[in-house]
Amino acid sequence: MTKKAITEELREMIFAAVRKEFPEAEIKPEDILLEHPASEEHGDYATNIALKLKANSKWLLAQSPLEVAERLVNRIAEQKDSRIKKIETAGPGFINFKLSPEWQWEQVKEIILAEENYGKSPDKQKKIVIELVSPNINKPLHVGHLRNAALGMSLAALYQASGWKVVRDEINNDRGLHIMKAAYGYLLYGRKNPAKQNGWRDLLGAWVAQPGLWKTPVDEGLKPDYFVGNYYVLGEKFLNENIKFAGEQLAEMLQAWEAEDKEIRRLWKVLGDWVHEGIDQTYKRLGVRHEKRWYESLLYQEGKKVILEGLENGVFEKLPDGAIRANLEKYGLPNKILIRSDGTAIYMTFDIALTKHKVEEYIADKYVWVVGSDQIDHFKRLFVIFEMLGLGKRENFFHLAYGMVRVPGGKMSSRLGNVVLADDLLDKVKEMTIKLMAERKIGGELSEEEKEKAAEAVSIGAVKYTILKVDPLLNLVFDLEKSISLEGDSGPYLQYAYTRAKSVLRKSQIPNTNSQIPRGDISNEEQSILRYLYRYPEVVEVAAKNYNPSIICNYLFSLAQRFNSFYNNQPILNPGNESLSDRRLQLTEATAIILKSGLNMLGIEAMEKM
RNA sequence: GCCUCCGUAGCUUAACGGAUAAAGCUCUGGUCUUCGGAACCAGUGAUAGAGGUUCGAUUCCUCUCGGAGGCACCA
Repeated sequence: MTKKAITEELREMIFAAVRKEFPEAEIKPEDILLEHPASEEHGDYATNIALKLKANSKWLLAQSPLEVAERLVNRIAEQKDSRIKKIETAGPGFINFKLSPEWQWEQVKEIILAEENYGKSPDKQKKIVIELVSPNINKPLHVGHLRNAALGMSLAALYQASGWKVVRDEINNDRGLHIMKAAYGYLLYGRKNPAKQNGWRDLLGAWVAQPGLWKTPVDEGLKPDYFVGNYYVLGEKFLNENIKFAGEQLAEMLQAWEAEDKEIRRLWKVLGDWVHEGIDQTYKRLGVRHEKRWYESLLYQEGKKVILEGLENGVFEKLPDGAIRANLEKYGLPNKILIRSDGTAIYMTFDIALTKHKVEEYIADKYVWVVGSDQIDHFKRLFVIFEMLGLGKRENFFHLAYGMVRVPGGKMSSRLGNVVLADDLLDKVKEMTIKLMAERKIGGELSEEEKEKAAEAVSIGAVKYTILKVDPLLNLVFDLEKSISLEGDSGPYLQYAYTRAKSVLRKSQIPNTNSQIPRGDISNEEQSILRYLYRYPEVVEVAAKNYNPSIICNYLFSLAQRFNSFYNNQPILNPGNESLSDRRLQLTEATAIILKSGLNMLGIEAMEKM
């Protein structure tokens, strides 16, 4: 797709018309808003430029917006363009464009020729680094991570399609008290034959001498991250019941870990490997990939140097007790301590170091962090401090904040035991799917293996779509029965529309894309698909620019609705006329291509059979 | 106390300051001698409240009410 987008050309035509008719106007082509009118009788594109000009220009006092619009329409019409069938003014002063059906049919042919490349922009010579998921290495992923993964991977796909080079990265939170809790829990409760002692050093010594005395994920038949997660919960519980004793034990453990004590590091490694193994299985299921993994354990001590340099350069201030602080008042943000009075670093210090590594290793045009909305202020301050240090520009950093995921009871917490784990949710939805398939006798001609694959793809599609179709910032309540839909505005609805289209195409001759597309009376159903297909590239572009996959969801659902309506009311294979069948098959094929491509943007599989 | 985000139909959501506020679920009724019924068609039903800016406000501003998150020398 090296050709200019139709929107860009329309914008230029309108801009030229404004320059000619109203030389005094101070506008740029980007100021011209083009939209698809909600009502089809208002054409394919509309602009409110006449209303805007009228509102912003004193010298237009004597004219009504409609008169302004009419003068512009005449100017636009002078630039004869065969792609536009009709330009007219309407309502208070809109200018509506109706595209020619010939041009729209040409787009159908282009879609079929380009196949999966349709909607993809040429290389923009730009790079984006997207941080996503970033798990704690002491327990399995929960539904919050699921939202993170779905958003992050979709964003990556959207930017890739928009011509950007994409680097996905994650930070593994693999050190700290939460990790020690899992380790302590394992030492205390993971033993095959319970021991009497509960001092961490004795237990650890026994484990090092004979690790075989302790259970493994294989012994328990558990996914390894679930296995470790259980001990984390037990460790936390023990801590709550023995605050003083266990608190001291954990503090000692952490100190030993930081002192690189060989024994504790060995246990840490074993447990960490198990969690990674389990999380990687979930990643695979969800299609999550990273090009770069950072480890907090390797970088956590860095950052102090940068802060001290900042202090020397007068960027930060030293408090009477010795703590170092960033004064953020002029940015309208609360001040932030960066180094404690005892000289130790805090999380922000580490995050600055990590970000420095990131921008040094990956020189990019944009850096995005997919992290929950509870961290909004953290990132605001991180970006400002980073800029204060002269390490980067704020406008190149973006925190894609997503709302909290909660369960009907309220906020999820391991303490309340109401955490919904990612794999558990997917498994439950899969059960629902399998039940539905059996009840409705769907997929009768599929083998057991194919049915299983379809159920997995459908349940993942259902969950991802549920997450992605709403604005990222909104909080999400996950109620299994209510939230996850397999019908209507849902992932499976889109997958099904694709499968049906492919099924029809399989039963036909392959449409001859080189032939002239037969014209004649075009039904309303065909028309409504036709005037939707060519919009796909601009939808991808807009969704990427706004960091918002829900724009893709809305578009695809609308397209699938139109296709289903067409499918139900118009015979495709046997309309009683061969050339009519050809035309409808081409429309079907173009729709299938776009549905598949769009589903890919959402990380949802489109299947030939389901 | 201070800051940020969110309040649209019974429920879950759409609508870049614009044209008749759009869907899905639910409920009610209908569609199949055809290409896959996870489908299609129809009906009921909404901008939290009060002001303001604007030719025009779900959208912007102010206040009130309701919900969520943040504001540590926590991570």
